[in-house]
Amino acid sequence: MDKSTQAITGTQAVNRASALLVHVLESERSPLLTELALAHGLAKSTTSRLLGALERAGLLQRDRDGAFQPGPVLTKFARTRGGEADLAARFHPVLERLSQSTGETANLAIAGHGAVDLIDQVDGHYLLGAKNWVGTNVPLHCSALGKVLLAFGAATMPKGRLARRTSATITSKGQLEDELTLVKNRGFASIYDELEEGLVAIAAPVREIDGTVIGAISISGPSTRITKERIEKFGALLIAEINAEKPIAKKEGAA
Amino acid sequence: MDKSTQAITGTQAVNRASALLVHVLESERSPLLTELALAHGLAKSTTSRLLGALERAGLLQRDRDGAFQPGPVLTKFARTRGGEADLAARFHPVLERLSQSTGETANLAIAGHGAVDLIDQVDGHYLLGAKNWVGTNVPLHCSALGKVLLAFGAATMPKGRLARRTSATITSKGQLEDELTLVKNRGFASIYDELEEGLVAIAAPVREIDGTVIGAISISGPSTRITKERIEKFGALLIAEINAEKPIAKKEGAA
DNA sequence: AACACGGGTTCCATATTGTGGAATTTACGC
DNA sequence: GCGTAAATTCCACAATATGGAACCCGTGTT
Repeated sequence: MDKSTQAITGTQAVNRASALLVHVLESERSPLLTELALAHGLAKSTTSRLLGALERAGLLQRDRDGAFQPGPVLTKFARTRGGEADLAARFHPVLERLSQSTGETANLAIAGHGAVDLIDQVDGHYLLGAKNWVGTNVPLHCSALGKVLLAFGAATMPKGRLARRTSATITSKGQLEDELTLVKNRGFASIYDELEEGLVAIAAPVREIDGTVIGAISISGPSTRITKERIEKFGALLIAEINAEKPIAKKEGAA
Repeated sequence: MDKSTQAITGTQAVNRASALLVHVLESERSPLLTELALAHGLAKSTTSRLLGALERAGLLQRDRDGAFQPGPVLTKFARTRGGEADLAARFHPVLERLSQSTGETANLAIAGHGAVDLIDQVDGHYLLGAKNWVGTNVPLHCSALGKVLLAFGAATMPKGRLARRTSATITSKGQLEDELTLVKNRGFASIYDELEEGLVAIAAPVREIDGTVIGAISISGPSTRITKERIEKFGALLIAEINAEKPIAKKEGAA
């Protein structure tokens, strides 16, 4: 068909198959074969063969009506490697490095139901500050992790009132909005006394390669060690360390 | 290479690419290109091209060392379609049909942390019995759903003592093991007064196409309506209805 | 029943497309 | 600097994917 469209490549059988697979993965409704053939400008015969191959590989499967869904390999992948476990595995080294270089406690979190879900932690070498938060739910509005998740759209603004935890807690939605804008600009968030007296935390986003924020990593400790001046520094450190883990960026993706 | 091995097919470019993709998805450690080439008996050049195509499609990505990981399309898929939401969507129609034909309440559940996580429910048309359990955590050992999850390896035997809920509750691990064997043989589980006086429930497994049990569906109601004699019938009905939703089975998969 | 229809698969001759060896580049380690 | 190992690019060859037509099957229509 078009040879100008694809331009760069020399592989096209796989391109087409991949496009079909992606199509299925990204559409809500399970598409029929004809639908796919039409959408991609392919002959029904070709489409049938390609989809057949994907199906044999376990990447696709058909429901009763012959419509295509993600296959067992992918659903299994989603079940096992999808959630927290894999994220934790991937970023544990980052937590290690952070706690090593700062001596403070490092945490990894994702957005939970109207709260922050702590899913991994590496304690620093100080005695003070080493409480295990994993499993705990921390509020969104008065934790550094929560602010990051809110600011970058990984969590949605809580509905009710913002609970006051200390005198420094931000309890007005307007003020919180302002704070979030600030966070977005700086690229990291911090709390100072807002969750608990004397507790300081700095957090930065963990991004998918396409930019989507899927979690956050924080460093936290007592205000006696983490002074206001060091916050900027820790923010930069967080961003750098998280970045060091990110996969290589690609220049071009298909539609 | 071998033409006898693949035999059945006429597509082979996509087969190879798919095999590579599956390999990456199923291995813990991110494999290098050379590794993959070797493992699949392909020339490095070919492997490079194939992987390149998959990468362009967003199905794979490379980490710092050039090792291959699941790409953004797949991680996004895992995050969004991985968990409960998708399962619930897929099996909601089954719950509808069950509650329609029996008049009783139907539930969908998955294994949670040492308990049963209820994730969807459709109420029957009776007034008695319609309590919304979604969000609730039900114990593994004295619910029909829990027994199914335990019997088919979707949940692991609870560690502590088995809490007594009624005089009928199974509280000995040995007895529970026996019950689970029975469940495995019958293909469904039931409780009669074991969770609450007068409450009867029957549950059957929801399987992935490869046979893995990923959840369970139950029907429950008062013992005044669901008599002991009807339990068998309901078990069969459950299995049939769940099966009706399952994707078409395939005869052959590749290594 | 017979029939038309939409969706899917199989067949087959054609040449486009993928293939693997060798050459080339890039990245490390010493 | 050179040596090694991993990955990419090149290229001539033919094996492999391609799409039109024919065929199949389940459904709804008269």
